[in-house]
Amino acid sequence: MSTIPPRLTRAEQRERTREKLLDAAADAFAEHGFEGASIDDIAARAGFTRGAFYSNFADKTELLVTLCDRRIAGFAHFELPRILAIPEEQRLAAVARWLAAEAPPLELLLVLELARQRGQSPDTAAALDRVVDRLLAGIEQLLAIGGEGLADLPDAEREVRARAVLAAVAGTNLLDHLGVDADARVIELLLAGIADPATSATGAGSAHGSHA
Amino acid sequence: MSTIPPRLTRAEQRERTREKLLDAAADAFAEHGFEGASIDDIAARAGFTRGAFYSNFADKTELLVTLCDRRIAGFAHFELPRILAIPEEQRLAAVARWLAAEAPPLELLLVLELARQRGQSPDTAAALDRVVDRLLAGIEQLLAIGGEGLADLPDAEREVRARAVLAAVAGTNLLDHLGVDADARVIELLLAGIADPATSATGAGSAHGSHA
Amino acid sequence: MSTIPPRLTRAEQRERTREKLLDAAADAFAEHGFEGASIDDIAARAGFTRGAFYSNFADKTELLVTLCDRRIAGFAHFELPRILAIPEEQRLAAVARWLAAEAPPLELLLVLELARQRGQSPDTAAALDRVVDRLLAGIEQLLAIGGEGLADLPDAEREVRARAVLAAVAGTNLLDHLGVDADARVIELLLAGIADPATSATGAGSAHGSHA
Amino acid sequence: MSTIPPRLTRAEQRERTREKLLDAAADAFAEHGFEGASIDDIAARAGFTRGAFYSNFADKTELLVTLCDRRIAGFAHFELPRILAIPEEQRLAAVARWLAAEAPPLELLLVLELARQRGQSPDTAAALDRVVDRLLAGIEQLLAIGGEGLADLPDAEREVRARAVLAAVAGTNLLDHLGVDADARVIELLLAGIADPATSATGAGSAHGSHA
DNA sequence: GATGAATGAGCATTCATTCAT
DNA sequence: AATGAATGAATGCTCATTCAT
Repeated sequence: MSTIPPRLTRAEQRERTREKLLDAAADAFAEHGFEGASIDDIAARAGFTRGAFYSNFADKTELLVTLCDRRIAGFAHFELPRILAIPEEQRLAAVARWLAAEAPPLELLLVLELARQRGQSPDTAAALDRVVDRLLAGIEQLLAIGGEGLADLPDAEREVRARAVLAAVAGTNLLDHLGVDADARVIELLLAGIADPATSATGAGSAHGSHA
Repeated sequence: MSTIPPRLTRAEQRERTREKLLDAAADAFAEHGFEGASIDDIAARAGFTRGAFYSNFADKTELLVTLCDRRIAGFAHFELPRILAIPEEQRLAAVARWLAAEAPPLELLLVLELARQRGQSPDTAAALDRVVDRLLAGIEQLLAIGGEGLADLPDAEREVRARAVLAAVAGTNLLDHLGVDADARVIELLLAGIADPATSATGAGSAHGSHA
Repeated sequence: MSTIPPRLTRAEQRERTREKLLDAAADAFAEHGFEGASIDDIAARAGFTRGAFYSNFADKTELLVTLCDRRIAGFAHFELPRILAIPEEQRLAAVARWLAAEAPPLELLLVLELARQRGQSPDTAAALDRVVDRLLAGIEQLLAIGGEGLADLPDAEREVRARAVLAAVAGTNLLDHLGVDADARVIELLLAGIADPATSATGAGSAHGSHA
Repeated sequence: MSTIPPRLTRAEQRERTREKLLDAAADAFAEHGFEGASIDDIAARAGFTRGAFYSNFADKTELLVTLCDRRIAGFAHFELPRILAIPEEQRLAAVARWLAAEAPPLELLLVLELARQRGQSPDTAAALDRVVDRLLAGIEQLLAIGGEGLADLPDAEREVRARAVLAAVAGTNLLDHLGVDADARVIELLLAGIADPATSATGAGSAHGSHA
């Protein structure tokens, strides 16, 4: 009836609906897991009915893929540049603070669900690879530009350390879900070895020249 | 009248069935998650039908609880004493090797599933608390007797480090499931800071000055 | 853009589906009892699949509750006024005829099933009370306006007679299910004493002197 | 180990077990219906496990058949002779009292379950016929010897009245299960017409010459 | 685009029944 | 005769998905 042009175009409206559904899904997945979350619940959390969901996503797996993709893109396009822009001497502290944040944009348990659905479709498998690759690449960038001598490490070493950071993030994430407090001190302990260019490569437990 | 006594008594036979079902469940949960794993699949993997399952467990949640309980008991009664018996200078290496093992007895993602089912019943909630408590207590023991000066740390500090170790184990676990290689080198990097009694508490990333 | 309006609105369509399911359920319950009737069977009898059932009722018990409620409402709103409108001298005959009808709207065995499910939920218990109360209230109305001196009976006496009528209806109902013919003559014999205002209260079997 | 002869022979012991199971079944059926009662529950109520059940009955239907048979036999061999032995003038009162008893040996709802299982096997169908026939025959006997002029009624009329009595018993039974009080006064009202040889056969409600 | 009635595959769970003990 | 572990058919129910509105 009204002829007043809508504030939001069709596309914007649609995007807003998608965003609400994705946020709702993230909550539902965190609470019940991918299998345990129902589409009705997700739609209801977003303030819609299941019809809205199917207008925007082909199925639950596509929702998961989209969600993971957006989160990793958010990391690559927003978090990462922001951190890289921080002066070198405060950078590691910033990273630690970011890791300790309540809901970091990298819900790694989400990626775990993606890994479990890997067999569902080629798209899903591709999405998993994409997400993990971008994740590790982003972390490697952080380390490459990171001060304190990390820039001088050989590529292979930096790649290993990126995986270690990912493990630290993942572990922190999991602890949170287990109800165990993963505070700044815990993160600091986990990152200490990784951030020290001198941590030796000669064997476990030898981090500080203990076998001298 | 009586025939030759059977090799296995009824109770033994039953226990063997339970064990098989528990092992099968661990596999199925790792592959599809708690919600995603079907009882039919679990029973079939164990070589039984669903009836055998219900003859041994009240429901799927009880299976999960039992599984977590057994794994943590296995850790406390077998793994922990074994590691503690290792001479001090090889201990950290042994821990690292143990963490890197394919299927360490602490499937922490299992405990995550338990956390998600917490609301199911008081038993489930209690089981979660029990498991997490024993887990942290075991790790603290390890650290207390651990060489390299860790024994001298104040209790509070050791407690924080126990949580950090748990995060390291959890992260390693998750990486494995994500298809990212969490090899000995990664574990070494994660543990380096934790194992160094001197890792300072003054801020993230300050580890590099600790061995000066 | 819009096509010709449908003959039935969505709500009407839904109501029609519910009605069909309720009728099918009445048949299935009469044949196999509440526990013995399967939802698949009920849905199939109504020409639907089980999904339609769960789209309209929360569970089997709610179906039973709804069914009993509708039957008693049908009795109160349709049968009762119809009978009360009949001229006094033909009324008892009409009641008898109604009782003898193949499927009177008061399937009392249905209410028996409700009684057995009483513990299921507060709703179920409330429904049982509601149904029995309305049933007795309706019968009392019948007796109050009934001719032949019943109108002059004290309230307590009329209440007892209402219960006797209910027993007669129930008995007739059960006989039918047992394969024993409960024809008009049987009903007449059962109602004779109840309908006679003079039936004494001094002991069983004393009716024969009442018309002296 | 013990050589002392058992007080009960094997057969007696077996019979005692059967009896306990039958009584337990009667309770369970009354509470949950035939379909709703589980064999485990029945066995447990009797103080046994399901194995004892299967040592004594082929299946649940056979249990029901046996139960109905025993109850009707009990009626024919114990209740009926006892009532027939009562002096004529107190007999109807005795019948009324018997009907009002808490748990008359004729649980007609049990017979209803039998009717529902009729299709199960020829044995079941035969049992149903047997039970209903003996029931009606017993009641006819009561009426035939009954005083107050009933003895002079033609056979066909007595047969109709037997059915009416059965309906009265059934109705009373059902009322009890519905939580409606079916006291002596209710029974008296139901039996009044049946017991009066003069209740006319010309139409409903005409019991007392109302159409004169 | 969104709704919600209906579908139907899938799943947890119950339970009658069997059989080795 | 009784036990209880295991079976497997049956059933209530959930939920992803479709489609007419």
